[in-house]
Amino acid sequence: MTRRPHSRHQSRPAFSNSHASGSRRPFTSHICVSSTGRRRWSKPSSASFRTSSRTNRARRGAPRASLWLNQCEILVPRLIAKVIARFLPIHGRHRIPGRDIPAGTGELYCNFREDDEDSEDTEDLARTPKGIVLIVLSVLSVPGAAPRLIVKSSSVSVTFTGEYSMSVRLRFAPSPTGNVHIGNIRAAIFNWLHARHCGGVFLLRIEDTDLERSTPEAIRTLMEVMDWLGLNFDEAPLYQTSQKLKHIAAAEALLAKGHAYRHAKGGDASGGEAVLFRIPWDAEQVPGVAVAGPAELPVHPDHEIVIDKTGINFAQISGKGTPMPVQKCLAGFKGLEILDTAGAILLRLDDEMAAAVLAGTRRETCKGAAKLRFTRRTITYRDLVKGELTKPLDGLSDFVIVRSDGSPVFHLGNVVDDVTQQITHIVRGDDHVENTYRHLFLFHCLGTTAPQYAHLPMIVNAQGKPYSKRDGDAYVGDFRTKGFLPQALFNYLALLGWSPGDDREKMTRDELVTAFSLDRCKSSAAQMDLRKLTDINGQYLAEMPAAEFVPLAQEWAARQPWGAGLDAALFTKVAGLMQIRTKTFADIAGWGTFFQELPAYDEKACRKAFADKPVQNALAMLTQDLADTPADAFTAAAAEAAIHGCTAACGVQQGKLNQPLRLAVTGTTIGAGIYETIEILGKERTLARLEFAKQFFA
RNA sequence: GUCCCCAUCGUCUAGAGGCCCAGGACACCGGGUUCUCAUCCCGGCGACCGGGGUUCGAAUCCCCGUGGGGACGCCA
Repeated sequence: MTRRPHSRHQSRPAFSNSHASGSRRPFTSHICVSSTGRRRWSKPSSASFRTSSRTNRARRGAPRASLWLNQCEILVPRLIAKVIARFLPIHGRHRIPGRDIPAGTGELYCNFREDDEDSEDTEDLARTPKGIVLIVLSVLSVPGAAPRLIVKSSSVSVTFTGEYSMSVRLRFAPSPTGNVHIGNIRAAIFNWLHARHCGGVFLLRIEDTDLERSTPEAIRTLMEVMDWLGLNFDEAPLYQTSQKLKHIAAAEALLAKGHAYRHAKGGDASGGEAVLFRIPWDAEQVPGVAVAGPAELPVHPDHEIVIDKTGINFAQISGKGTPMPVQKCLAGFKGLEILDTAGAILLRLDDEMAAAVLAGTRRETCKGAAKLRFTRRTITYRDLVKGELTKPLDGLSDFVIVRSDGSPVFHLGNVVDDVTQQITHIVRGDDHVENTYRHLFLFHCLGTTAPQYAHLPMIVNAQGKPYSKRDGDAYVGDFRTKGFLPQALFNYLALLGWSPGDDREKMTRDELVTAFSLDRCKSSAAQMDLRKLTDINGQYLAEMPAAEFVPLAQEWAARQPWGAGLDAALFTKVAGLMQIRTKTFADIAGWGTFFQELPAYDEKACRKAFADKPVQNALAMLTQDLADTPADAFTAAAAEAAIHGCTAACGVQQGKLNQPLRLAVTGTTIGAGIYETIEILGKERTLARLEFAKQFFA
């Protein structure tokens, strides 16, 4: 399949840092891969960054698969990794799920060759933006082992180990309490984009467990908004309340396996017991958990330390030196030794004692402790957006999964539903990062592997603060009522915290899907900018075919005070004139001047514009000329001729007359071409307005 | 308070140690095209949070500050 011998490539040194081992000459091109300097890679055009039909043909015979790079363990220089990450998505649409690949056989993948002057099929090559040519040699699929992708770049041979892109499943899981927030819908968009990019599945889950605040009305609004933005989902929405039995069953299973326990936490008034999930004592079983080493924590001696099945309770020392009690999971304190002020060991928690404590048969207390000494363990996961994130277990506590009234808590429901819906990727706001550590344990104790996580940065308001209830424009529906197009909002929101890496901004939905990748998401908060949204909206509006624009504009016009029973032909003319000037549909409110008997006049501007005597004369003469024009010949051309006549006769430059004229007939200084405006207004209204305007003559 | 995260023009961003005395877009300002307004074109203004370190070389890597944010519920 790969038709060239590769010995040539293998003889090349790794290009990264190739300059360091060689001469000291500064870079003159952006990437230099040849140690001899014979070949250099020029910046490729985007046109060459594409799969050719030839490539597809060549691939046809072999099963195709691609690597889901985000799941890979990257064993190569970062530069190459990035290059491949950028490159692979281009072929996303040709992917077939990895599970269709027969295991146990080596599979040829594709055949991107190196760019070479003497090549006979140059269209076969695939280049990265950095100008590095990749050759994917093969994918090795071996039972019981992670599949491997063998990739050869221009100068270095690399191997990736990872999973194939099994069919990717994402979900948007809002709780239907009130209006959909702009940050939420952005998360929905990113989920959708990633699902579509991977040819995967996008699901909707309605987390309606908060019965008090969830309303059918809110659910309807949610659906409307999703529909408006084109966020179509692939399976019937899952209502979380319908899953309650499953949640409870999961809690029972955890209880049975000792991963959870009942406890009347915090002196519950009703006396009922909640179910708490326990961060597992043998945390090493959980992927991502590692021993960080010995650690020490000062504690306040006045606070008695209590160790029981709910974990450990001790007091940290505040800045003022007062005790600050905290409750932490026992798993955070493996090998715990409690020391007094003199450094003598007051209590040592060995595995045997821990087992008894966790079983609930033993409870330890300790007074006068000054220091906790223990083996710190941490849990780490690789966030697709934020990179590696780590949390020490001693910062974690056991948490409630079923309330004392028997209802499941968010953490449980959310995780169980993700298992039910076979979610592979969770894309959500970064206010959930802390939850992720807990959920990782839950997934494991529920007997499944956790999905991939991607935490998106927040969107903040114009003050740089998180959106709050006071921010009127934080709701998606508001953008609709403010006259924004769904595709413009979609486009703009996609650009908030993400960019394609080049200068493109106005992108179609398809372009966004193709270009999208989670690893290009930023990890810092983004501020919403209405002006930019407005600009993008204006671009969409301007490029819209008239046949599409007019009916939409008509809907908006109909809501105006002057909007009843508008003449369709007249409206189409006005729309034709105004479309390019329209930034949002809300601007249509200003079209009233074309449909009203008399518009509102900007009196101040009028007085100023009409101050000149020659202008007044010209306007008067023009009024007369237009009055003499037959109504059936009252065209833009006629208006133009009349205006020219007056300017010549009165010695007023046309540039000096147009603005006063516009004010006289429309009442404002902004608007469409004056000739067309006069034609659209018609003889009667034009004359009436010119008469009316005379009152502003000084 | 504890833990975690983040930091480039006013705003959204590009940036993966030399393509960068930092590029694009919005906004703003000026000029041109146009009968006016708008569009369009050209130009201008405008940023690497601070301090150390590593390096021949730092926006980029490391450390310390500072600032901002998040999480610490029988909310989701």
